Amino acid sequence: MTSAVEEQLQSEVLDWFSRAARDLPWRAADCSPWGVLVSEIMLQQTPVVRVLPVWREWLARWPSPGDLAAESSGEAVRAWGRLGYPRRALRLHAAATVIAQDHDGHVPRDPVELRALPGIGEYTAAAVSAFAFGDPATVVDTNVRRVLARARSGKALPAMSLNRAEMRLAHENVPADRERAAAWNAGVMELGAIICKARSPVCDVCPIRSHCAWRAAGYPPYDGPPRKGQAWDGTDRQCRGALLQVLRSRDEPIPAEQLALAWADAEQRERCVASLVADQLLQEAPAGHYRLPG
DNA sequence: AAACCGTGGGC
DNA sequence: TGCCCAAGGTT
Repeated sequence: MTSAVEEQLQSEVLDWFSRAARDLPWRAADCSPWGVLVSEIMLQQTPVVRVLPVWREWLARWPSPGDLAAESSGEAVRAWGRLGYPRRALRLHAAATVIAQDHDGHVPRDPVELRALPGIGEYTAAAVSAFAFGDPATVVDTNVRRVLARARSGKALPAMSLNRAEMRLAHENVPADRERAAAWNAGVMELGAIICKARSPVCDVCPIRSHCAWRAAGYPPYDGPPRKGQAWDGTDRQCRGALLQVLRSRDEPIPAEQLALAWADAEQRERCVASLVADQLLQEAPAGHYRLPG
């Protein structure tokens, strides 16, 4: 059931989105579902500006799931470059393989089938459903959560983890009309990305400022539990990143001694090499060499 | 279910 | 400068 307030909110977001939407290649009318899927995986925890050049390279090189599936997973990891979280490249390659083998090379439209693909969780399944096929899914990412927390709940930031009340609120706010639902999903995300930002929101130009509960309450600060930032210096993640960067830089297998140049601490280095092998991001080669997976 | 998994830019 | 955050998923 859509209330009058919700309809007003929807119209304001839709009107704003029709004017202010960024011209992103995965939003082009001729972008394939595969192109949308690749963008969604790349955009997980990764800013748009960093994704753009890599996405273009991937779509030019592998225009269909079958094209990527025909490559080695190592090539996917190499082409992932410095986007971060390289297991995404591995899972995207695995998803392409499943799509090629079990879905006749076509990205599935059913959210349940999407959700079953490696690397695709609730958000990405809904996003592909909505953005690739125009289906009326409920897309809830960090942007949507923040916009709803502010506009509808009057809070500076959403809870630490997505809960049922939030999902219900998000679902209630999706327009019933199919076309409006698709535009709403894209529009709320866009609003969160470029207006209702986490750090410095630009409320002065927000299209829904007159309906924002957070604004009405006088912008109360975040009052939830402290958010613990992730450590970085000296962590296994930093070590793994340094090791993989060396592996990406050359086609040939790399001797273990060269990996030692990338990370001095032998114990941590060996632990991380082992974890990269276990993750199938790394492969042992003859004579104490290592390479990206073939 | 808390912890882990990369990377770089903005403030 | 250091800290926070970016279209999350998996275990």
